Order: sequence, then C-alpha cells, then structure tokens
Amino acid sequence: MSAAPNPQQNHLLAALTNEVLERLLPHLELVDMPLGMVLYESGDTLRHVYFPTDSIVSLLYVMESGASAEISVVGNDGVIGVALFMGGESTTSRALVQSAGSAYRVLGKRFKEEFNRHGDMLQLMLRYSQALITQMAQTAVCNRHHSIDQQLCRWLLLSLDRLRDNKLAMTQELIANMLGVRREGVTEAAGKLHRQGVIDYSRGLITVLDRAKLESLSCECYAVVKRETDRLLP
Amino acid sequence: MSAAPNPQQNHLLAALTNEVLERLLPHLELVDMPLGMVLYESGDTLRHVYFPTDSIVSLLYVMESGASAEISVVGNDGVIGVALFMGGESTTSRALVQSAGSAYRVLGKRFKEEFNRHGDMLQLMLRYSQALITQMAQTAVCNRHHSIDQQLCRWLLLSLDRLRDNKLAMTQELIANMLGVRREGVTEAAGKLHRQGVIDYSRGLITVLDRAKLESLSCECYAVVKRETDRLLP
DNA sequence: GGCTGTCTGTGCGCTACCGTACAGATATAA
DNA sequence: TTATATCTGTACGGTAGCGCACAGACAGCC
Repeated sequence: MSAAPNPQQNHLLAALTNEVLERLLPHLELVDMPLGMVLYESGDTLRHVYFPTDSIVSLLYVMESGASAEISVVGNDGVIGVALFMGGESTTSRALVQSAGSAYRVLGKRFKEEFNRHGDMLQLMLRYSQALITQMAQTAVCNRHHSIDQQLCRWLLLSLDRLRDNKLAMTQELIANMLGVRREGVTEAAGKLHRQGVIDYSRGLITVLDRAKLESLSCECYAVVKRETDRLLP
Repeated sequence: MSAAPNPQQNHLLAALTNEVLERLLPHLELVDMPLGMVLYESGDTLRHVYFPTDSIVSLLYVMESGASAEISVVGNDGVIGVALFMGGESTTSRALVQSAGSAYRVLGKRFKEEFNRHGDMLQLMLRYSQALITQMAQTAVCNRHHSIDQQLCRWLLLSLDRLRDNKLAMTQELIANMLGVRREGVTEAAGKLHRQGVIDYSRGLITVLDRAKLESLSCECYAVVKRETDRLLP
C-alpha cells in the first residue's frame, strides 16, 4: 500500500468507459484487506462486489472433512462476487484474502443497478466470468495431472502477477491449504526451488529470484490461463 | 431416441416464456449426436449453441501430453457454448458427445440476437453459467481429494441423472479418459461396484442396479452440485 | 536472559495410483 | 468357422503423496 489507492489500479474498473465509471465512483468504498480476512463463506448471501487494487483473494473450497482447495485466485485483474450478477446471490466457495492490501467494494444492489443497464459493465463482467471459468477448468486438470512441484511454481507465478514486487507474505502452511496438499509437501517442493536458486524464503516471506526459471519449471497451466485471460481482457 | 424429440425436453428451453421460445423456435435445428462426435475443439470459434434433449456432452480438457480430464457434463439440463454469449467466442476445452442422442442447435448469431434483448434468455443463461461454475469448482476439488472409487460413483450418478433409463453405453476406457485416470483403475473400481451388486456391465454397456447404494458410495461432490443446480435452476 | 508460539526441515511406513505387460472374453468381419 | 479387433481382468514393481512424529530455527514477549 505504498502508492495511494486508486480505482484504476483494478484493471476491470480501468477498462470501463468514463461514463460508467463516473456513475459507479460515488458508490465505491475503499476497504482494507488484511491477510486471512474472509469476504464470504460458502452459502453466504453476498453483500458486496470487491475490486482488489493490490490485494489478492483466493476462492477456496472447503470440504466436509475440512480439506480445502483453491479454485481461483483474484487480484487487480478481477472482481470477487460474480454470483451476485449471475443471479445466484451465493456460491459454494469461500473468499479469503491471501495477500493483504486494499480493494474497492460496491454494495450488491448498487452494482446490479449498473449491471442491469446492460451496457459496458455487462459485457465486461461476462468476459471476466469466462476468464474465471477458464481458470477453474485449468485448476481441475492441474489437480488431476501435475506434481506438487509444478503446481507450486504455477501458484507462485499466479500470485506474482498480481503483486507489485517479487515478495509474497505467505507461510508454507497456507500455500498447502491453497493447493490442497500437505504442508510437508510444500516444504519439500520449496526446498528444491531454493536449492536451484529460484526462490528464497524464511518464516512466511517468499522472494522470487529467478522468474524465468520458475516459468520453465511450472506446468503448462499457468501459461494457458494467462494467454486466455489476456485474450479475453486486453 | 424412442420418444419424438421436442425442444421442451431440454430444461432450459422449457423454462423460457412462450414469447421467447416462439421467437427461437424457427431457428432451432434438430441434430443427431452420435457417440464420440466433437462439437468443438479447444480454440475453435463456436458456430452453434446446443441444447441436448437426450444426449450427454462432456466438456473435456486435453493437455499437451495428451492426458485429459472432464471439466463438466451437460445433458438436457443445460446448454453447450456459453463462451458465445460470454464474449470469448472460443474456449480451452473440447465438447465431446459422451452419450448418443439428439440436440437442438441454434446459430450463434441468431442466439446472440435473443440474448442481446437482455430479457429472460439473459437471466437464464447467467444462472446456468453459475451452475456450470459450481460444477467445475467441485470437479477441481474432487480431483484433488477423492479416490477413483468415489469419483466413479459421482460420474455414474451425473450421467444417470441425464438419461431416461438406467443404462449407459460407455466403455471403461472412455470413462477413464473422462476421469483422467488409467483404464485399469476404472476396471478395478467398477469390479468392486459389481461385486457389491450396485452395477452390472459388459462390453460398453453399464446398468445401474442400486442407485441408493451408488449415492452412499459417492463423495459429497455429487450431492453438492445437484443441490446447487436445483437451487439455481428450479 | 529465558519462555513460548510459529515456521520449517526430516524421517518413516503406508496406500493409492501409475506404467507396463499380458491373458481371457466377447463382438464383428471374412 | 476362423480371424481380428475391442473390451475387460489381473498382476507386479515403482513412486508420489499421505499421516504421523519430532527436531531445530527463529520471532516476539515477559
């Protein structure tokens, strides 16, 4: 939160025409997003739509057993709360702040007013929804076919793209929850990356040293999602 | 295909108001959907939107290595080609006919004309999209945490719900492709179900004998998706 | 300083699933 | 009938990841 927050830091808000943005601005509320904050739980009626500026939010699914897995990750490239305009009002996932920062939020009711004008906002939200679908689909196959080593690389890259610098405040325990694996599995994978000089870390602070190497060690899933997202939301 | 095909066999078409349906009817084309037919490949520009009556279509992701995994399954409860109205025109997945039958299709252009009236069709498609998102998310976590045995049960139930009778024309090889596992893994899981009297099968024809048992052996994922789908699309 | 809680590293047996190989069974074609 | 392709069953070694247990490292607090 070094720079003063600005709605335009969120790519979706920045992509709106001035006309739409100016209608929305009075309803935008800047909120602090501390690590671990839960925006909503599975089944909750959504009250707001969130546009992160420098924070990152994970859409996390928690099972009956308590085991969890990340479905999608949203930063300044997206919005949290698509279920609001989809018409469902709630989802089966939890939205959890994975990297602290800030976000702009709008009351669901106000947001729907703009959405229901069936103009730019509708088009933009539809395209974003497809990007979200792509990411979820890729997560599903990645969970099926790729090793923890590869998935950790993918996950680091996804987070990195949504941050200003190359540092992530994140313990291995939390990463394990996101990936839906054991903490020890993350420790081993991170150890390998460390030995190869790709990352450095200590007590919850990860520094990426060699992004190119990270990309080469990642599975195809990162690149596929990035390419498709860039295509849908230029 | 015993009964004469009728657009109303598709739940989404049946949910439309008469006004909308009558506008759409002249553009609906009944098509045969043979097993193995590919409606579109990853990256293809979608030409039609498909509303299955008694056929079942799998949205399948195929990776660089050739390995695959099913992302979602669509029958008379849904529609294939959401990317058309989302604005992307293409997706990263393949649409494959998993159970033969028929479907009604509409040219993308005609469909978008109705969609862009921003009436019932828009609302319905948005709600369906959320149901699709729910299914994909559940698939992702299921791939991470559940055994082949459980997933086979889930998969059989999903298929069963979209068929008229309790018979599936499906080889173990094909099921393995859908689940993204080895064919031998499916053979073993199916063998267990057979020994328990839950299913019977031979050479590509599976008969479900004890649906209740199947549900009890399945992971929670089936019920979660069904409950949420019923909520979104009553 | 010492105490305590959190984070990371490591080891070990276990299981599910994979890759591979091959054999038997059943349908279709010659 | 025989031949061939397809489908299913079984076996076996290899391995990635799990559950569990515990040890060391580092930070903050008293």
